[in-house]
Amino acid sequence: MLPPGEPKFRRRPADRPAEILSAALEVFAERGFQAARLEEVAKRAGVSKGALYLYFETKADLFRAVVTDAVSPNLENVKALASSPVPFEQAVRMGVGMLARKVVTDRRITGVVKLVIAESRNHPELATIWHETVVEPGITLLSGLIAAAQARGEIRPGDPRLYAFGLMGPMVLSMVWRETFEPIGAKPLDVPALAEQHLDTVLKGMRP
Amino acid sequence: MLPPGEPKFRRRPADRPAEILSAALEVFAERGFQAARLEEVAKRAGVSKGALYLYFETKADLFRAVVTDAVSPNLENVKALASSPVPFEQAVRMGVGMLARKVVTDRRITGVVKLVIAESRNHPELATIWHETVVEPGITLLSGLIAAAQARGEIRPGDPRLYAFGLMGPMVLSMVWRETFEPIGAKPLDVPALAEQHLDTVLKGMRP
DNA sequence: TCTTTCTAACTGACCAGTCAGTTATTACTC
DNA sequence: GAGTAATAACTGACTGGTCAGTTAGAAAGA
Repeated sequence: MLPPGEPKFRRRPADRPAEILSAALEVFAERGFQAARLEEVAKRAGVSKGALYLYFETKADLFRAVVTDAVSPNLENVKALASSPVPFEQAVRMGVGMLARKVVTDRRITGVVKLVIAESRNHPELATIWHETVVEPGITLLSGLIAAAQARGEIRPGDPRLYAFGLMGPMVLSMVWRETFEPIGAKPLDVPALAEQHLDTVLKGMRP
Repeated sequence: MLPPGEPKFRRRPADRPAEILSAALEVFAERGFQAARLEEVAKRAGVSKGALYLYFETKADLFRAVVTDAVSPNLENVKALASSPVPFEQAVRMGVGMLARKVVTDRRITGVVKLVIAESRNHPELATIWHETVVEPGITLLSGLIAAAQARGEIRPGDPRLYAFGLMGPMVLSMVWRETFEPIGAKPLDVPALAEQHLDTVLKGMRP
């Protein structure tokens, strides 16, 4: 009955949490928190449902781990950008360009962002984590750069924070587009091209 | 036991569907489709759970009705804008301004938009409806105006569709901000101010 | 051997959907 | 216009399926 060459299951406690998190991210991103089935997560991770409970206490606990785990790479990006001493326009182009090429096109990230939006009422602590670690530092960094450039006379007057929202908006729209409308057959969106054209337009519009 | 002055229930079949849809919109927007409880919808609509089934066949049917019902006012806005023969810049300012003042600040609409994003995998037909009736017509209208203005030499070369995304992006970001981050105590966003500054910047940047 | 990791069958709470019975409203009668 | 039958609107207790979380014991390793 059982092919004896293939072990019925492998014991790899060191790899399990990451494998489970990866499978859980897929299922949560596809279904949302409530509709996601732990049996499905276990299947994709190659374990039984019971094994999940060796590593995570509850479904909500696993969900929190998935979302908080996905914060860190973005946090790295913000930090890296903050510590690179380049002129204003170059820094903004680097930041938005990175968003377009690395973040918006990465389903694992857009999926989590969608989850944070969708479940912000049921799991506000996750929205708080993303806000405090990624969103607010990112906006603060960007609007700081803008304010400094304004002080040097390189940019027109105007609320730096609103300028930051104006720059980032189309990247958020791109995430929504890829998650919501491309799967149902909408015209695909060329995100790097959008980023480039938008940067050209807005940076020109921001000049005195 | 029962205060005889207050009738145990009122019969108002004509008003019921609208009352149920209104209550359902609230609950679905707060909890999402799966986590929403029909008992809670019934309670807020002032009826029993059984009464819901006199007007809607299933929970999914009620959900579809909520989301499709919320399309129509937006559809009206797009149509009204399409048929007003005003010059390019004025039309764009009217459109984005209307979004900022009427759409982004209306919880009933931002709530439904959030639902469409969140449930697009489980209920793709709703994403399709919104895409076909509101999103694609809106983008087509806007990029058509831009292309015409380019033909008259009023606007620099560039993909009109990407210009449209660049204009609308911050309004989508605003919806996300209000739905996701303001409830957890993030700095409130002055959406009309954002719309105005962004329009000033982008329209300036789009000029030849 | 004993411990750790894992499975598979199980349990119990929850909730969408049902339905037998109740109440309000309308229609009809005298 | 008072009484009464017929109908439409509504209630709330109930049911059956689903699924998060549990557990007894098997498999792997030391």
